[in-house]
Amino acid sequence: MLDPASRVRRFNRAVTSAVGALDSSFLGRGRPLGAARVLNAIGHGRSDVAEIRDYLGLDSGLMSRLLRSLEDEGLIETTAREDDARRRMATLTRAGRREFTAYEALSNAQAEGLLAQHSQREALLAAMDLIASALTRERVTLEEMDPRCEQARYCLGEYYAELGRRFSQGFDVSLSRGPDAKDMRRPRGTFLVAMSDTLPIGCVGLKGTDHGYAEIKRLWVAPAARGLQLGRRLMDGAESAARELGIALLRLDTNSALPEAGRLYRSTGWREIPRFNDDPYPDLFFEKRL
Amino acid sequence: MLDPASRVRRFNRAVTSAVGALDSSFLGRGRPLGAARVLNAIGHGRSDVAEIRDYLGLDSGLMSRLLRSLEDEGLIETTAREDDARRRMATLTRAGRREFTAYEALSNAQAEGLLAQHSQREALLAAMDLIASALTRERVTLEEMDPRCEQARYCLGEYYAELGRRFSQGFDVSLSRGPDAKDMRRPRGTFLVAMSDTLPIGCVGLKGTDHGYAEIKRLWVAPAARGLQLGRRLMDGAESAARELGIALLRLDTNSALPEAGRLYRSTGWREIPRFNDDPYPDLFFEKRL
DNA sequence: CGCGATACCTGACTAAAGTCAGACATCATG
DNA sequence: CATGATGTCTGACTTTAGTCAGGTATCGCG
Repeated sequence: MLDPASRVRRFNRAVTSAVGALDSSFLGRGRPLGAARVLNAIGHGRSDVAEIRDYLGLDSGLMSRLLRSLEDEGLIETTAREDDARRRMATLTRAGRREFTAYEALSNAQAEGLLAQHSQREALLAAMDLIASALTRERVTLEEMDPRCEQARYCLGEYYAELGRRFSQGFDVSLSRGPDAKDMRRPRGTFLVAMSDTLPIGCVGLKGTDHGYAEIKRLWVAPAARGLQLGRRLMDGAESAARELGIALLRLDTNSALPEAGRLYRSTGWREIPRFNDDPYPDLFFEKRL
Repeated sequence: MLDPASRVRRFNRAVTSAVGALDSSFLGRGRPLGAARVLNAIGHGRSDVAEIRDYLGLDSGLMSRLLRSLEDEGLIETTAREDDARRRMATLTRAGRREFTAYEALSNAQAEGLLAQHSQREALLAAMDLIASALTRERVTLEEMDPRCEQARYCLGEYYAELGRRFSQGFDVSLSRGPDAKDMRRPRGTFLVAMSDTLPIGCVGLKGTDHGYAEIKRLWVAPAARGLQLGRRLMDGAESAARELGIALLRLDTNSALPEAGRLYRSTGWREIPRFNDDPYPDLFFEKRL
């Protein structure tokens, strides 16, 4: 009654019926699921027809018919793209936006309803994050972003909060050598965010310096995404970027209160070196030649 | 990017495609999904046709046709029930059992494959248990069982393990007043197990005594099922059983290291009383008149 | 400009799932 | 034993999703 496979299968059964309930709530608006999915994809900002078709995995004939039916309902308009008149763009009309909003409300109500049943909301949400990250693992993308953008700032906030919990003396950003945002932008460096669907679940910064090396900073992986080798992927991404930028030597500092980080560095060709800065927080220093 | 509804919806999206993959793996055996689901329901021990129809939510016409197609394939046999010839029973033939086994293998392989991706198996499984319990909350049933049966023993084992973790001095069953199994069977008492799908997720014992009262023993709720008010449901069930058995006074002992239990008792009409036994573990004693 | 490639559309088709009304045998009850 | 209720079956039908083979307009390139 306890073997892992049957636990997974119990989860599958539970979730199948819950997801089925969501689907059928979408049917309540008198439109088949296929059309509703296309409408929602457009509402969520996808406008290129080929992109939607690809995202939803639809045949081009079927896609065309679904677009036609939405058009007949007066919910969308399609126009040829200016730069290539073969391709088409779909946009919501006023009525389409109303309908999309109604679907959003349904979806949110369904989500809230699911949460309302449970008194330990946060535990349930954390479990969902964990599972979503595990299931979408192969669809996690690394994206170069400005270190000041919303997603990057979210990651950094979580990172600092985690250091605060893990360091016995806490963590105060202002005491640490905060890397300047422009040092983590091309061409001096870069900043990578790991995105799972629309949620940032990890980040790493490559910070250019004037000392003949670049530094790896702010490596963070969301608790829900640990165990997926994401730290390794982020480090690989940062190293590739460094090579592209013609950087030959990398350094980083870390703390022995973060043993999993130390293990990662040691197992991927980093070599411990003496202290190379006077930041009060780190007590371990590494270097890697590319 | 962090509001609860969008976290739930991200989970939904992630899980929809994973569940879709399971479904399509079932299509690999050249049979439509509907027929495969019926075959699997029969394989899992459901034989009454009306029960299967109800479980799978099928129309009786459709159900009949699916049974016919499985029969034509030589996978099942249907017979009229002896006690009511209108109702029909379906059983697997030898070929049907082979086919069912193949589906089971597919299902297990799919489950294992999902787990294999993740290095923190136990965390992933715990998250799945939590979600499955939350989603199937309204389908949790309380069942009277023999305290010696497999499900009951599993619950008790988990219960003792938890006490061992929660009590600073640990917990040794042999030092505690182990209630005799026959005191927790009708007509002296009873033993209730909360079942979610096929997994036991909680229990409570009603133990008859010769002192003019009965005792509540072994109240346990699986960690994955906490926050669902299951403790309250179990206690309600035990009290109803006590009333049926003509028991007018209930007592229980507990420990202040289990504060959630104490809160539950106080909020449901239990009154603290002086120590009424010499068990070394409890330090709190309650009574409730029915 | 001509030509193959590309993006989308249309028509014809199929499979699966499901609905509904009525037929038929059996059951419980007065 | 007549009667209405129940469980199953059958035939006729619909909806949805999806496939496939052309058809048409447009694009990039020699």
